[in-house]
Amino acid sequence: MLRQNHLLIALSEAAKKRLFGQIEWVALQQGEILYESSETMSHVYFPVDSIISLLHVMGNGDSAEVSVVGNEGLADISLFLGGDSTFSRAVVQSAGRAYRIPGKLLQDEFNHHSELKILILRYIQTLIIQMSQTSVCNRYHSILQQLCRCLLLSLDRLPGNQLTMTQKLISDMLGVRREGITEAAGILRKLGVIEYSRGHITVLDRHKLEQLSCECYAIVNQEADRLRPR
Amino acid sequence: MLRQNHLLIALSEAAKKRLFGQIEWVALQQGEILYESSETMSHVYFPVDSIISLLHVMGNGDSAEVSVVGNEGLADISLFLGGDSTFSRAVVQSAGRAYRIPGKLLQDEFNHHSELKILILRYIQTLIIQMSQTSVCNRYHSILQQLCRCLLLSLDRLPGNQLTMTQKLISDMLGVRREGITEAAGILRKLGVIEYSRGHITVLDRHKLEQLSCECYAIVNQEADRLRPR
DNA sequence: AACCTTATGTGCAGTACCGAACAGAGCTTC
DNA sequence: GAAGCTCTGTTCGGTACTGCACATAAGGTT
Repeated sequence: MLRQNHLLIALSEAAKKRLFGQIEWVALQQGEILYESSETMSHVYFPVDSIISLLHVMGNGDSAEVSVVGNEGLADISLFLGGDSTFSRAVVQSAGRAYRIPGKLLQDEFNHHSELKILILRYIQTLIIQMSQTSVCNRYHSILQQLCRCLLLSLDRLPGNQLTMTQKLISDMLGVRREGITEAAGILRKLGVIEYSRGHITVLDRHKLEQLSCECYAIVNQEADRLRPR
Repeated sequence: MLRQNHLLIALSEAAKKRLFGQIEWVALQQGEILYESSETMSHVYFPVDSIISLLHVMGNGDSAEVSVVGNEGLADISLFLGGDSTFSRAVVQSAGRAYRIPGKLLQDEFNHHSELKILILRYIQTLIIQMSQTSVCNRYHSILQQLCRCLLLSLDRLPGNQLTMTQKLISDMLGVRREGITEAAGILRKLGVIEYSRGHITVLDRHKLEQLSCECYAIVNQEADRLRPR
């Protein structure tokens, strides 16, 4: 299979044997909420060609994305940290397929086999880096820059140059007004960087998108590369 | 000893024996940089009555605090995640004492004894929650609200009602202009909530400070309580 | 076709922040 | 007690957002 989940692929044959008996291959619908915050999770998802967005939601419903999970990772790491519940909301940002494994099984594997433990701890490190970079990005960068970052992050996790996301969805992730996204997207369209209509975005000029993005995209990417399982 | 580091205190006698041979008791000066980002760390710090601030610094020097470490935690967790280097800058926000243990020793303990592992994983969970809450707070809340949150977080980690921090320092942590802090602090002074002069802040009305703060303070606190070692 | 729903575009007043420049005030040093 | 530094206070113009209101457009439904 051409595209796979990086974490699962990195496992030894022995570990795969222990886990793959109970693995499921599931389809995720866009907008589907996998976990709500403060929920206990029964399963862990390993995206293959889907994207899961971790949103931190506040009391009044305002939200912001703290990190993105694609085929380089899993949702949700809190299973391994002992808190017994998630903190963010995990929502399917882009429809696609994922593997699903019972949480209990993975927990046992994590606790008794250092192989999975090492993989997951490194992945937690990349998530933390992503979260802290996002936090600073929130503070300092314009909506246009953040939109570019967001599009690039999604693009990297999908085949092709097509994205399926409405401006409203993006605005929830970036924690800004929908109109702000309309304006920024309009600029990108005028520049010939993207084309879009009613929830379908086509990236025409990836290079220019990278130039217009803030440094945050490159940094997160570079760190993810450094920590990627080999 | 009345005030201690919560993580160290929670260890069993056996674990303490293994670690305490190489433990050091050090004084931390305000402003001291314990780790720069991308550095390998040789020691881990367990604050007792000091506060360590983890700053994410960008290319141009702009920075923002991603989390605070007091006597409930340690700096820096990246030692346990396998990335071999820190990502944020750890700077002493409030002078005081801390225990210091060689990184290698703690790594071994973490890998071979589930007791420390469980403690630290839970602590990582609280840090992640703090980071993601801070991220959303950056996006949505006013400087005044954030200032209140910041003062409360520091207050909780120190004895007494005195803080030693200049407006410039606070502005670096919140990622805003120094003048913005001057204005917000002026409002708090007018309201009789705090008194201050040249880097010395006295909190007069803690209750009102909590009311003026955003929800983020309470949420982070409540989650930290839930995950605190028992 | 007519209708409904959802997605996108536009305009406008209001606000919270920023950058820069500068003034005063309190410790420190000699 | 003068000079120098650091910390704090104030002002001003500019900007990037916000909230609200509403127009237009592009599917989907009957």
